Amino acid sequence: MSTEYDRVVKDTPRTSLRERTRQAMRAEVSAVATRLFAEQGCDNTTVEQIAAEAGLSRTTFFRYFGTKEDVVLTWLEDLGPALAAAFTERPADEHPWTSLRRTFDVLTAINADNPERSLAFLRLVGANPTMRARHREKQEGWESLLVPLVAARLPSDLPAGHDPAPRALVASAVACLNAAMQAWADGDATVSRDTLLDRAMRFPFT
Amino acid sequence: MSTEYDRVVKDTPRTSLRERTRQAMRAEVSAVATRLFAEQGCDNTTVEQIAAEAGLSRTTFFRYFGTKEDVVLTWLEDLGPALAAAFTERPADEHPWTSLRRTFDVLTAINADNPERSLAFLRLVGANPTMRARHREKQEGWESLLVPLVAARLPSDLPAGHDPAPRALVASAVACLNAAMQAWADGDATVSRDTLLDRAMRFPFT
DNA sequence: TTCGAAGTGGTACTGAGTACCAAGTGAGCA
DNA sequence: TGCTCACTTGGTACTCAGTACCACTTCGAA
Repeated sequence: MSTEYDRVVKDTPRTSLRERTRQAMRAEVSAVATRLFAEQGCDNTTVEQIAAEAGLSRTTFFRYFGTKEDVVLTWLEDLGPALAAAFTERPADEHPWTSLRRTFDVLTAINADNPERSLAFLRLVGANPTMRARHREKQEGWESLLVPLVAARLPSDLPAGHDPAPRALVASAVACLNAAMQAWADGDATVSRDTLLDRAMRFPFT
Repeated sequence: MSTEYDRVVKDTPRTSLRERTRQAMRAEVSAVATRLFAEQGCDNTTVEQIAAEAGLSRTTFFRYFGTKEDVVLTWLEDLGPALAAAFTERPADEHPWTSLRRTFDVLTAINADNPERSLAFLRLVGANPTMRARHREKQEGWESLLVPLVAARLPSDLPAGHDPAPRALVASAVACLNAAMQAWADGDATVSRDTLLDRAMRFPFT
């Protein structure tokens, strides 16, 4: 008789193994697709082609990635929780805007670790409207995680969830982040990511 | 011999007539589609169905609207130039953030004129990720018109177009606008659109 | 009346994404 | 070694958005 206990005990190690191979597969397919997108454009690349080059079937491709764009966007997929964690570690009496600025250090650190990949990412997202739209959807997910944390720090006389201020604050911060990243990708690297982000987020206080 | 002069003189009145019928057709199809979307959801409504109910063919539908979502988003399609015009009319020594807040009065006025339609619009955009993505694309168009105007008012020591601040400012303002509109659509109308927008855009100065 | 430009509908196509089914694979067990 | 079962994979077929092309109609101008 199979019990919940059995399932957990026996499956946990196996699932973990499978998960590792799954992640490896995702990484490889993602690399192939990113190269193809950069070479010939997202719109001129079909899922069929990606699957063929990566050595799997179209069907299996869609088991790994929900959409064609996800194959690139998977990179920053689980950034939301990381950002939320970084935010909660900021001092409670710090201005939320400053905390958000420091929270984004997580992202700039990732970018600094893989400058070439992050540049390729930004160029792809910047060049393709569909890609940018999907990226914005992911970012809305980040925002939803941050909004309640900001709301807890922002006093309001409106009932919880009815004050637009927390969402406005978070969404604005992300908008500044995007403006800075775009400027960095478009620029000639004479100005650092951090400086650009500082400039983008400085405006409310000037 | 047909000259450029002939073409302009002769075509202008006819184009204007055609344009009027075209606008009427667009309005009617848009109304039908909006009703269907509200009744059964965007994803459960096919272009075929919209075309059938509106009395035109699928082919012609796509001659009027580039995408299925455009049939709803056409409402605010030409808002960008109106916003840009409103911004330029603000005093040059006013803080750009304040000017942007006042620029959005154009939008709240439109909403006040058609409260039921704007509410339907906001609910549709809020409920459907694809719709929201397309709407954001349109808004990026607005932003592109406003960015140079803001940049002209914002002193910068960086070469033109390389400073992320103007885009950050404009994109943040639009983000605040969206947060306020969402809060208004979600709320019980006890707080006015203008008050919500004020609260959403007040944060940088608090 | 004729001509030409523009609008319309039909057909066929590509490509993303989904549903379903059959075959392969691999670990655990007798 | 052979069996079983869960999981993965690939193939086929489908829906639907969006595009391209073609034939037909319409309507204003000469």
